[in-house]
Amino acid sequence: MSKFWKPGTERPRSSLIDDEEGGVLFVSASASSSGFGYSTLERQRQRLPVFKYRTAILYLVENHATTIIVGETGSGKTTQIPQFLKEAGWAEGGRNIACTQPRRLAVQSVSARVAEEMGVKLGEEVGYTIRFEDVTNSGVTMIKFLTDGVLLREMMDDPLLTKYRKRNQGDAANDSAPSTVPAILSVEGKGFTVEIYYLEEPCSSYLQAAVDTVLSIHDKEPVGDILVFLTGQDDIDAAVQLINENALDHRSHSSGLLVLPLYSGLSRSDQDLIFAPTPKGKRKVVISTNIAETSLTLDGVVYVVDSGFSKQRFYNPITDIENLVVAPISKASARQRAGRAGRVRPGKCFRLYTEEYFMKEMSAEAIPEMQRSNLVGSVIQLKSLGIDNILGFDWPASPPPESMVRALEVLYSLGVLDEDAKLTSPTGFQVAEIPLDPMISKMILSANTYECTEEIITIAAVLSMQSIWVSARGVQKEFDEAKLRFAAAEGDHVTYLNVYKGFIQSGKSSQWCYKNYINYHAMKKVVDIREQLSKLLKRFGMSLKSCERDTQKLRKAIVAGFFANSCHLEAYSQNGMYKTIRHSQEVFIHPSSVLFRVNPKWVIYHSLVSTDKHYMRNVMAIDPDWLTEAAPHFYQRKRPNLSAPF
DNA sequence: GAGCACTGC
Repeated sequence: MSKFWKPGTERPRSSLIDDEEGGVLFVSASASSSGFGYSTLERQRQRLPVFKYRTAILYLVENHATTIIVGETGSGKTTQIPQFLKEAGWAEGGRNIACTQPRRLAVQSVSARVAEEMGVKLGEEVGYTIRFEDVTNSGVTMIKFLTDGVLLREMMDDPLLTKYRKRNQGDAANDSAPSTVPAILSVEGKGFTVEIYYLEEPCSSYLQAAVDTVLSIHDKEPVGDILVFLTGQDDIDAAVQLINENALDHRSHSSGLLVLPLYSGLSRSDQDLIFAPTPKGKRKVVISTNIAETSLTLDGVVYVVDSGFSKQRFYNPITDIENLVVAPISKASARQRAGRAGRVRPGKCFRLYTEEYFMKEMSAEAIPEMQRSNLVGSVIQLKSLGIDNILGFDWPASPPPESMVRALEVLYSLGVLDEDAKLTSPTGFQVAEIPLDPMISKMILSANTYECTEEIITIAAVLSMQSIWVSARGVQKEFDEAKLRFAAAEGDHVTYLNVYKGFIQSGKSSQWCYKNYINYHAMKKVVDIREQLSKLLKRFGMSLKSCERDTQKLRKAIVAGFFANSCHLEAYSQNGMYKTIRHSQEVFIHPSSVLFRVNPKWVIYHSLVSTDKHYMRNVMAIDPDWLTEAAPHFYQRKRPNLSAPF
């Protein structure tokens, strides 16, 4: 007796999303469906504009606000919103609109430049704030905002906002919130209904359940593509294989299914298979991470299979380590996933968990990103806005105090804040102006002293990228060999320089990238970011200088930013175990690093990722003397015996 | 011997 529901036969109970959501399934799924741009992938593939967010903002402007601050996800949109509002005639007449990124929005203010452009005084009270608590899942918040008048009202009744509204009571327009679903919804049209199916009882393996479900849908349901949400690459590849094998076992399935994996690590051409029209007589099955939850839209999906899990990042401020763990998704996410089935016609969503679980145990929303991430970037933003009392600050979603303390410590040790926790000049102010991780920014500024800015901005650009390599499963050997052509004894950072040089020498050739297992699109972006960083440095009055072959100079500059991430190889370690200097955490060099199995005695890393072990990513060999040279305050205090023999 | 997903200038 199967544990799983049988589509069309014994569905335990079904409910419509409509019932839960008060009428509309969803309108806008992702931050990128803002009406101003497209998600990176969709922009390149489909070139389809979306007009959703824009309408919503206009609605607010026309009906409520005196001053609006819109949290946005990208600089493109951030600059386009004021522009479009200006065109619509709303920038004048006592209405101020400013746009900023969500993290900056957290401080209820805007950057000086934006403020100046929009005529908003920093620190001025505002009428309304449209905010997204979670950058990564901003789609979740936007659904509320766009689709549901009730939730919109709730948002406006938020005490934080009410406070500001009271101050603006003189304005006639903003008194009452709309009592019906705003008209913008009819402009957008609505999604189709999606029937929800649950398991009768919990399953022991969601992977197996997903496979069974897909086969069962294929057996019993009418045409329409299937989208399956799993957690990561391993599970996805396994599921693809299992479904193909099972389909072979059953003659009836053998010709009908086209099973495709989808995750960000796939090469562009593999990802593009997803968008090719389904061949006649075939049913497409896409097994995906939550990249398909908000970032990518697949037309033709009628059935969604939701495992109820995703990989999520959690930051532990005590150990300063980010963990990547498989965790249950929120109800909001579950609805978002289900909504993927109702884009072209009414669809069905099969949830691989019980209804009771959904109702009673699933949390309504994901934990706001602000509460589970490293706050270094946000804190420096606050500081640069002149907000000094970080701990007493009225955050939209209060982060753990430990995170704030940790962030202050890091900034202090970087020399960005002084003993009174004020921005230092010029370093602090300059770091605040570079829109990268403060450690990278500090590294860039130090490169001026070490005369290697040419090289460092290349490294900074590559480090801000996910990865410049293409995923090469199945051709591992070739991939490793290709990588060896660039590998530098100093480590990953210098290796990136070699890749960049090769790319430039090839005339930025995509063919060259393909041959060397390098992500062409990532490299194009590196060139782009690099260009912008060089402009920024010029504004600081720094000229680009190259250290030529003297890698010691640039390694010292890197250490000036990343000295806090230093590790020492355990003396008798057989398996390449390192310990961090700060917390004696056991860490290992990530297998993707060129220093994997090389294991130099002393290294610094760019970031830690924790799955089954703590892995250092982007690793560079150092001389420990550089640590004391770069940060005597930091190392003398923490480790007085650093000069002991290593 | 391993990689959830976004973004900024």
